[in-house]
Amino acid sequence: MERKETAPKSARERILDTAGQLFARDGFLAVGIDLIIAESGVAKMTLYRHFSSKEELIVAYLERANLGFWHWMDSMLADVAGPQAKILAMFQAVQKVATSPQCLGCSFQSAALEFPVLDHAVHQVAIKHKDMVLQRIRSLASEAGLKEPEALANQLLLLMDGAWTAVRMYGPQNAAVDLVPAVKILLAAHQ
Amino acid sequence: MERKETAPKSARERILDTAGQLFARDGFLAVGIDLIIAESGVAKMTLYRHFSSKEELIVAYLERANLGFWHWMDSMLADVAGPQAKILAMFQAVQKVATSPQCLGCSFQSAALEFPVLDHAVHQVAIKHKDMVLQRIRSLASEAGLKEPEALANQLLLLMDGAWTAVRMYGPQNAAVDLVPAVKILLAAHQ
Amino acid sequence: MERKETAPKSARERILDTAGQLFARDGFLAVGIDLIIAESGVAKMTLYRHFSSKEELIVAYLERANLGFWHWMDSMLADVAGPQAKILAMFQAVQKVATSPQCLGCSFQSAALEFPVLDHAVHQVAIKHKDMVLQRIRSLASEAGLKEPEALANQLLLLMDGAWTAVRMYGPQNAAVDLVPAVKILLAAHQ
Amino acid sequence: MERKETAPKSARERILDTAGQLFARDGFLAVGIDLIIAESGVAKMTLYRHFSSKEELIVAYLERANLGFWHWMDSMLADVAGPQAKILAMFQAVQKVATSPQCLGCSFQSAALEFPVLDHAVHQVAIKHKDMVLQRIRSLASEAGLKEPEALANQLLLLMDGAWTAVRMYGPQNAAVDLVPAVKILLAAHQ
DNA sequence: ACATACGGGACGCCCCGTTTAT
DNA sequence: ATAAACGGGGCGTCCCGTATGT
Repeated sequence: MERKETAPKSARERILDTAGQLFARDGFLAVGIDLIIAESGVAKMTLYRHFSSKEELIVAYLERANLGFWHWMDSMLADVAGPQAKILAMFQAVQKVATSPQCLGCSFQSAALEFPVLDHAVHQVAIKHKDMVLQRIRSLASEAGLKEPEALANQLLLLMDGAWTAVRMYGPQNAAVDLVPAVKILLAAHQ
Repeated sequence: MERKETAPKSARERILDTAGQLFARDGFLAVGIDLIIAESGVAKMTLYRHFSSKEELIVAYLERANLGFWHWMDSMLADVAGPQAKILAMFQAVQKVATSPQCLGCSFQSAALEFPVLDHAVHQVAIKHKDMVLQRIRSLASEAGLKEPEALANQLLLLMDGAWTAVRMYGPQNAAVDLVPAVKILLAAHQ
Repeated sequence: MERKETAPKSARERILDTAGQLFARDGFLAVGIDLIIAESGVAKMTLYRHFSSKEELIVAYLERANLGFWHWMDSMLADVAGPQAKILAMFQAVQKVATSPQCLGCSFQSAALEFPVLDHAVHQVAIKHKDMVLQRIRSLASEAGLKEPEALANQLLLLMDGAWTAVRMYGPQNAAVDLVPAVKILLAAHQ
Repeated sequence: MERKETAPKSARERILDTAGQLFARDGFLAVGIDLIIAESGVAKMTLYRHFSSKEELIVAYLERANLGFWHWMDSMLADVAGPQAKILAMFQAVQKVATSPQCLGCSFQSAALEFPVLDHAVHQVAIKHKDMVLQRIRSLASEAGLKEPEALANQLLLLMDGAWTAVRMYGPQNAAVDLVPAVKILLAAHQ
């Protein structure tokens, strides 16, 4: 290969990376365009050529984060056999992350909280992500022949979002340490 | 007495009321001092004589909200006999609120999310509240002789915060409709 | 008098003073709002509360400059007897200023040049000023019983604006050193 | 030859033509590089290969304009016999242009006004032009044996620049309509 | 207690002149 | 020659906390 080894990321990528880290750490409203520009070493015009507004940047970040989430989750479930085991693996992965020091919670939760109007573009992306999670759990529950798959999925979603909230509230030592047992209990109850 | 009969609330109360509604609806960062004073019909100087900064106002609001929460919760549990029934009643109350149209979620969650630094004064008030909730559930679980009361309390807290998140994410029609059954399952499993 | 001796100028005055100096020295387009507020030690909001836009600030400056011009000119002509002598005194004053080191030319010329569209608000203020000058000369010429007062006024205006241009082009050593003799010749020719 | 018949101008020429029109109409600061390349249909790189900066482009434009001025002026004076008649013809030409609808004033005046620092490269080109005009009038005045040729030349320059200013200030209907009579008077007075 | 102003600073969006990659 | 990138700056808005006036 004759490519440069530093593999210089595109400006768009650099902006999304930087903005993503800042958004995840400090929140969407608390992070200003100027900080993103300064941290990503990019010109203002460059940012605004790629994203016509801050809102659009947030949406782009969330959509990339959604892809990243599913890429990660799919990799977690790839070697797991059986739908019920997949559900369990899903929450084992969540618990592990939610109790690790680098986790900053769920950006989609933050997005929905900071942009509370339901039909706001940012809020809608957050809802879309949560809908996908819910749908995924529901599908697995159905596939596994569990009783009341919809209610079960709802309950598991409550647990997952509770875990994400706990991370943000307490840091790595939080109530999510007891997430997986709760999932097992609910799964057992819906056999 | 020469006081007006309408018992005009003190300026401090009016500020807290107005700020509270705005904070709960739009978030802490999104609501500015100017809006608060405009809505509460109070002079800026008055606000700053009662609260030396916006941060302090937020803390005061949260502490009042915490008192309100426990007042409400205690009234919900007052006529309930037995610790396990109290836990159930607690979550029945939460589910009812979390699926009602006027609910805007949990201000302590919002506070922790918008002020993510753990030792920030605002964040600490949020933690204090959640600690009280957790402690309360734990006490009731112990009192009821349930197994692993700490883990159970953690799991129930996840469910509760998941419910508050769901409100903010979806509005009144959210996954919290299936909250109480999950609580019952977890309670049964910890008998 | 018990007033403070520093007689603190109002923010509006300070802005106009600073902006005026900068505009006169560097031009209207070359001077930015940020420089004006930095130099005048004023908050941006203060500036925008007094002047709703840069354009309006320029207009305000020009209108104040017009008043200043006439205040100065009237003081120059106050003790001069007779209309023709007044014309002469007018140009003597102009020549003196136009060959002095502190003169920066005519702001109305600059305004018309930098805002060339005739019906632009800024351009109109410039025209208004020049019309007043022309009218003044014309009136004096008529009063003095000079022949073809309109043509004479036009010619004298050409000389005056030529002098202002010369200042900006060459600095204090410029063709305006020979302004007054030309005026005398034209006056003589219109006897 | 397979060249297009329209004799396509070189890129450099096209840039200078376009930039010149825009500069003359809107001013040097108000016209941006982007507009120039858009209007001239040239790539940015091309412009910057021919002119290493906007300033250099302005200088090049002014120098070409100076050549154009003298080409035009020489053609106006070619068939005129005698130095004094040449002076008169010069101002007849100026008056005619200055009262015609397509005239936009004097670019050298604009240059000196928008770049007021005397030793700025752009300002210096403007001064050079005006010096040439002054020198030319002075030579003709000397040649014609007129008295005080330097003072006369200064006075005529004031008139000429007053005329250019009047164009920009008022459009085609301006005080320059009475330019030539003033010149005649001054010439007569210096016999 | 109200109303208004103020200094300071951040922010969003945009444009400019210039350079680098392709 | 196309296109993107870059630092720097501009304008107009908003916000926070303070200081007046009165």
